[in-house]
This record gives sequence, structure tokens and C-alpha cells, in this order.
Amino acid sequence: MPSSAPAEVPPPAAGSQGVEQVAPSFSPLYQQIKALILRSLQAGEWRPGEAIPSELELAARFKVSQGTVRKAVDELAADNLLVRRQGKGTFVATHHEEQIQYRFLRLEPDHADALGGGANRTFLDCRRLRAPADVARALQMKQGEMVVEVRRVLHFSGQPVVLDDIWLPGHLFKGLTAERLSQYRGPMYALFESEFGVRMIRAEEKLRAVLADDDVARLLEVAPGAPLLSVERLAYTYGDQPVELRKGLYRTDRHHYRNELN
Amino acid sequence: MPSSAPAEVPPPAAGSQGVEQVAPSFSPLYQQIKALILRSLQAGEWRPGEAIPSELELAARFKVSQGTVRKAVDELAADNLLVRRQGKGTFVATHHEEQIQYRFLRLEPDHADALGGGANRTFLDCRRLRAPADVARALQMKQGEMVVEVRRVLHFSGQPVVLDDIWLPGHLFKGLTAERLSQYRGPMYALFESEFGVRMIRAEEKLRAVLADDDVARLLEVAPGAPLLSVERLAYTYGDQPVELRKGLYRTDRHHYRNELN
DNA sequence: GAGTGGTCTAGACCACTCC
DNA sequence: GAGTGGTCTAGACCACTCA
Repeated sequence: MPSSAPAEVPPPAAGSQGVEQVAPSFSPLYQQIKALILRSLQAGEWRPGEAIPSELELAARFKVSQGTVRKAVDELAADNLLVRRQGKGTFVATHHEEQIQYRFLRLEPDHADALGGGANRTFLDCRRLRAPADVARALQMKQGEMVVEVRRVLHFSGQPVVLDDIWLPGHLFKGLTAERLSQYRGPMYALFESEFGVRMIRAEEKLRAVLADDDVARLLEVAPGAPLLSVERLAYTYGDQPVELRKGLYRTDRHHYRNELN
Repeated sequence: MPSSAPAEVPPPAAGSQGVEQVAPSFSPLYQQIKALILRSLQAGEWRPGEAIPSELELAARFKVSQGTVRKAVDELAADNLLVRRQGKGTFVATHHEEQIQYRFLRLEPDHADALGGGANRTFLDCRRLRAPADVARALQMKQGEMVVEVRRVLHFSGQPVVLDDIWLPGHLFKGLTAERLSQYRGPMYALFESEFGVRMIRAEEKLRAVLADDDVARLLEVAPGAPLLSVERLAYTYGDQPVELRKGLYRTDRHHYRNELN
């Protein structure tokens, strides 16, 4: 966004400050630094899991003080784009090496004793098709462009709990097949990150209560007409670009969706 | 709550740092300052909506630098306990003068055109009774202690959408009646704050999909067996003390529960 | 113009990690 | 011991608010 000049910031001049970009409105130096680091992340200058340069190096590169870099990095870490590790460095966040299996899944068992040990995934389908109108709209694609459609079921403690229908832009996920998905160990978003270079960084969900139709009832092993939690998720990568639409149906007889309000 | 000693911190000594409280493990100075400010908030030294002392005053009072106070205040502002206003001061957060009517309500209309203008509240019931087991457990009270039970319906655009059953510790809400609730203009939490000195600062929700029983169906004007979003909320005041249990049932045919994941 | 929070700098020392 | 992020200080100037 900022200048046309190389990824550098105008010199702070004597009494510091005095940064005047060309067109846009003023913004604090640390916000500009944040934007520059963000640009490097998006461009893949440092890959997920790798360390970025130290604060002192970044300060030298951008010709600002360490404190200013620190504030920029603090915000990026708060956004879960970077991870700070004292004594080691600052790292690009990754869906690999994550403590929790499912980064965005807010479902948890009603009773902790129900071991959350393993979720088994079953991929029922993975095909390419022309985007239906609502999918195209959500993913900001043209209607009729190719998308990948995936259907899967998650089992907890042997019970089917989640049925997900997932749509991904076809041009970003060229070699994606049911086989690749089935064979992969670890979070789906980790696969997307390392195999397709698409990193999910935030998401929005819309929740509703719905009734199971016959198809869904069979797959989730509930009676037709049973209540299900409908979770429509739109996930974004860098630059607020939507790259995944997911319509999930959750059984909530032994689990619940947990949310914290602040 | 303040300590036996005046609310002050040991002097930083020459090379700064060197703060050693008696028993607990070490923690950064700004965390200790944060805890002291929190204590003052809880004790009501400054009331909701009022300004707290300026950063320089606080720095003098706690015998630390302005930067350290700033970091403490930054975190309290991030937690929505304080509100910073440039040029004016830092203020204790309040449920009055809030832009949005419902601080914790995540429900929004499917189509923005559906005017969110006004939500009409109808209070169906407000009585005192001995806490049922589950309510007592959630509110960390003894079973059989008195609680206030409130039932209300929210209407949006003339349609009933939310049915809430609310339980509050009786000893904290002595004079609460249906009449007080009905007459009050503004958020319920604002009433709780100014009339009963109980400020809600965060909450946890558990969501499920359920079916409407006959009673509920009548009140929300849906068919018996219609799907409803069940939202169980536990709201906390200072010190992680639970002070409100709320079981809500939401119609989600024209609205949805919105959540952001980061 | 005084007072407030907001930004930026420079330099110090601490805590942790790794060699 | 060198290098990293984490904390703390002191002082400067900026942007905003209000009298």
C-alpha cells in the first residue's frame, strides 16, 4: 500500500517523526513498519515456521528504533501472524506445530472425561465444479469459475459429530484430491499452507440452528429432524482475501460450541 | 481489598527492577501495576464512566516511569476495563454510553436492511427462589441460596427472537423487580452497574441446537419442534467471579449468531 | 496554553536459548 | 559468551481537548 519506493521508510529527520507518505492519510511509523512486514509475509520473504530477522536487524533495515519495530511486531503477534519466543527469535506463525489440532474449531465435549484424544476424519468426496452463485459470491469469484468441493465427516470417540462441506478456489488448489487429503497427517490448514501456499489467518462464522434432512441424518447417525448447529465459515488469507467457504453441521448432543466474550 | 500496606510498590532501586514481593513468584513491574489498578477498580476507587488519574499521576503514585504505567493501562484497555481518550484522559469502562445496545449479544439480522433500529423487551417474570442445583453450581453458590430469576423476550422488528432465562445471586440484587427492569431505559447491564454496583466484564457462552417445546414455541411464535439456538452464558465480574447465568433460546430463521476467529 | 494520551528514541539491564 | 526477546527508564515531540 504505502510508497512506490523500495521497501524502506523515509528518514526520521532530526527530531524523529516527520514521516509524510505521498497520498494516503498519516499513520504512525510503527503502523507503516507493520504494513511493510505484512507485505514481506504475504510475499513469502520468510516462510511459515521460519524466523524473521531480529528486532535490531529490522530496526536497521527500516531505519527506526528497536522500540518502534517492537510495537509493530507486538501487534502482528497479537494477530497471530508472528510468534515470539524469548531467547530464540520471532517466527512466522504456521498451522504445523500447533498445539491444538483444529485452529478454528470451537467445538468441545460437554464432559472433559470424554477423551478428546483423536478425531478421525473421513473424506466422502472431493471434486471440481463450477462455482454455484452463493459460493462464488462468498469467495469473491465470478460465477462459473472452478472451485474444489470437499465433503468430510469428523468422528470423536467413534461418534460422527461434524459434517463439513468445503469450497476452495480452483486456481489456488490445483492438485488437491481426496487421496492427498486422506493421506495427510495433521490439520487440513497445514496441508493448504505447505502444499498450496495458502495460509488461513482469520475467519468469520455465522451460526444457526437447523433440522437434519435425511441425507445428513444418515451421515451423522441421528434421526431425521434432529436439531443441528449450522456453522458457516468464511476463512481469509493475507489482504482480507476470502479463500475458503465451509458449511458445517455439528451434532450438539454430547458437544457444544464454546465462545468467549470480552 | 487493598493490602495492609498503602497501595504502593517497593522502590525500583538504582538500576530499576529489583521488585521482590513477599510470597508469590516474580512478575514484571507493569503486571504488578496492572494488578494494583485492577484492585482499585474492584474497590470502586473510581466509578464507571469516571476518569482515572493521568499516567503521570499514576507513575508518581506507584513510583515507576510513565512507560510502565502505560503498558499496564494498555492491557487494561485491551481487556475493555478502561477506555482511553486522547486529550481527555483514561476512563473506567461503563455499560452506559455504549454505542451498541447489547454488549455481549452476537445476534445480527441476516439482511442488513432489516432495521436493527429497536429491540423491544418484554419481562415475563421476575421472582426470588432457592437456587436449583445447576444454577447454584454455575454461580458458585450453595444449593438453596436465594437467586433472582428473570424471564424476558426480545423482539426485533416486531418479531419475537430471543427468550432469556436469567439467574442472579439474590444477595447482590436485593431490590430487583420486574417493574424496575421494565421501566429502565438502556442495557440491563447498565442497570446492574449503577443500581447494584455489579459490573459485567466478560462472559463465556456454550451454544447448542435444540428443539422448541410447546411453552417456548408459543412465546417465540414458532411451531413446536422448530430448531432454536441455545445459548448458555455465564457472565463474570471482577476477580473472575460469576454473577449471572443466562439460558437463551434464539430464533435463527431471520438472524444468525456471528463470531470472529483470529 | 495547559493537560492529556500517542509516538519515537536511546540506552540500560534482565531472562532465556544455544553453542 | 553471544544473541534473542522482555522490561524499564528518561526525555522529547506530536495530536487532541478544553477553557
